[in-house]
Amino acid sequence: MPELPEVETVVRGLQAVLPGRRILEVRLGKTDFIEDPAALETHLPGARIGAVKRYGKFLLFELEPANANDPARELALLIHLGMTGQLVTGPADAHVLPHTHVFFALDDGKELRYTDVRRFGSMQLLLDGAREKALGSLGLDPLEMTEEQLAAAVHSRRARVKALLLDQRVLRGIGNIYADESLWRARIHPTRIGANLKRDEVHRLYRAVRDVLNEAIRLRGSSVSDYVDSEGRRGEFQLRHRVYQRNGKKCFRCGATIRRAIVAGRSSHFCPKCQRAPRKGR
DNA sequence: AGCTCTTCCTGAAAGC
DNA sequence: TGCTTTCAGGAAGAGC
Repeated sequence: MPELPEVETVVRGLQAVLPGRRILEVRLGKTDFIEDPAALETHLPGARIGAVKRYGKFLLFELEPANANDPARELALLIHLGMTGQLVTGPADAHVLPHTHVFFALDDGKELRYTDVRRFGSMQLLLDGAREKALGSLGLDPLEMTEEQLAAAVHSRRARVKALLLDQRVLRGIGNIYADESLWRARIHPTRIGANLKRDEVHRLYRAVRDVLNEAIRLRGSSVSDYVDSEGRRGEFQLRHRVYQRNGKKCFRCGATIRRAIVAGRSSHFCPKCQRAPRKGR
């Protein structure tokens, strides 16, 4: 699943090839994951791609409108890869993968394609004032936040820490894999209440989140199912997972058996010995 | 406020 | 062997 490290890897790959390119043509397959398909066909042909950025798990392409006649001054394309979304560039005559639903023909003869088996992703053209509405509710960037900001966010909430890590309004970019891996590294049980975390636990969590994400970026993300980077290559961080999908196996730290439980509606993997469960009740 | 359940979607894996 | 059921999950919405 594309989370922050996977999206960051895709963004870095696209930054190397997209800025400066002009979109010549847009072809669409299934469009139920696109907010306004007609808007893409209206505004994108002729537009030039500027910066490629990441906001949490979103990719944002800054665009220069095709010409002065386009009433939109500010134009950007916002993409979320959902669970199985892929953005890959390559020759226009390359073999087309099944479930490829968007083709962007570029002015260098190449093509940028969006493939998404489950179509849990989304695509939206942001005109003028729409950016704040689309991105304004996102929380802290885990790689840019300070420890004090994390402490304030966690200590003000009585939700379980796993739910907080997954909540994009608290931290932007973390999903199930990196939530579990971070909590294991910080030795914090997923059902612990945010407000109850001790100062040194927040410190460990801060370090764990950043270390896990940075290491995952270094290994170009986790390819558990469909994830590939912008050149179609799989990542390697799945080889370094310590708890995710390792239930029944031995904890790398203490040897206890990794367990799985549903927390915050998500399967959660943890070491029952390293990550002590909070006492039940009030 | 925060929890659980449901919906979207498809393919892999487990069950029979 | 082959068909059916279950599961995975990011995000949003409903209901409690």
